[in-house]
Amino acid sequence: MHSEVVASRSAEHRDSRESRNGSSPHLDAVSLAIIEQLQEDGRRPYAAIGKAVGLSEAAVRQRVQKLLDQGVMQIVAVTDPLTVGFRRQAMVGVNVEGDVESIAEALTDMPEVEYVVMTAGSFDILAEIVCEDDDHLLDVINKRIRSLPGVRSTESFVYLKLKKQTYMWGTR
Amino acid sequence: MHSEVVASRSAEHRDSRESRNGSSPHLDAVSLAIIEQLQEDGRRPYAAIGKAVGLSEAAVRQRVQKLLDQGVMQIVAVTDPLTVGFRRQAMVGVNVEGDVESIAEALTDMPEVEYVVMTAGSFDILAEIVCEDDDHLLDVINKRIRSLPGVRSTESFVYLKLKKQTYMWGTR
DNA sequence: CGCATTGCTGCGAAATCCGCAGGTCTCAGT
DNA sequence: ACTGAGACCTGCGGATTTCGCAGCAATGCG
Repeated sequence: MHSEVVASRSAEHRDSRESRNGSSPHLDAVSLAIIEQLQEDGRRPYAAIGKAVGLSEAAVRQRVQKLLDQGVMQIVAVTDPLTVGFRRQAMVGVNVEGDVESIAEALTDMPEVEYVVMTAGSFDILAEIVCEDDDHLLDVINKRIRSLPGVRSTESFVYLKLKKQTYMWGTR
Repeated sequence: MHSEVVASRSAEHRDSRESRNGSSPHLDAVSLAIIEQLQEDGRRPYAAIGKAVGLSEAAVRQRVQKLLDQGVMQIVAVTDPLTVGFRRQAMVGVNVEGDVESIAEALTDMPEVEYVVMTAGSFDILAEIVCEDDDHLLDVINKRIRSLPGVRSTESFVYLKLKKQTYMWGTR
């Protein structure tokens, strides 16, 4: 408290634990910066990241490992569905009678369903479907989803053109 | 060992141009397998991938570089929005009069908008919004989206619970 | 005050990445 | 058929990166 000589490190340290965002797990500014680096290039070397955020290579490595272990982030390859052979996609709004959660669970188990979210509004659930062609899409929606007990109705929005798809959460 | 490798290579090579999916850029089974490896772990060493798909380290490296250059895939960190401080998300359906594309363009330019897709159905556009809190969300929807000239109406679906979020395109 | 915990640094050793020089195969074009 | 261009793979050093570990400062707690 009276020692100002060694203040530089301790100051940075205090900064790191305050963390301007009040999110659930404490996620300080340095970790945020590391995530940003890895959002630009998931394979960027730890040393390069360290240089960018002001940390040693080993420290970056430990932080990244921890973020992965905690499930805060994952480093993965993401592909453009079209180039990988999935030519039909759709968002499906679902209305449910009874237990919404169990229907959501059932949707989650379908491999063609990439995205499931429970919502407030005129749909109980939104689900994104990724299929190879029209037949496949039709099959999933009509045969598999509408036939689930508890599904009252569905409405489909077939994708015409994907305009934006980013993974830049945590930035800004 | 040598002869076996050569034989399998030529066989795979013929496979590669048939490739059960008729997607735009020719994407053979080996590249598919490489992508699957990187979907499990975006930082997996090239040598390990090579062992898994039956290629040398250098060959895997060249293929990955090409896939990245072509934009077929990208290797990035993806985060859970909630843990990074974004507590409100919503899907917004938009109806447009006039040029749909230009409205989609305008949405694309907003940093809070993570996802924009033009659709067939009762909405012209679906956009996913990621915000810090309710005020922020309200601001984006009411002040910025509804005020765009050409936007006839919007309908919002606030996220209550995210059930599934995968990046496993190209597998299955 | 002593002690456990957390998080960072620094440093070798091991593993990985990278560029480059061949080699094989395919496919035009003369 | 021959040849040259192009695509793709392998193998091999050397540079770089990753990894594990020991040491150390700061924090929290009984």
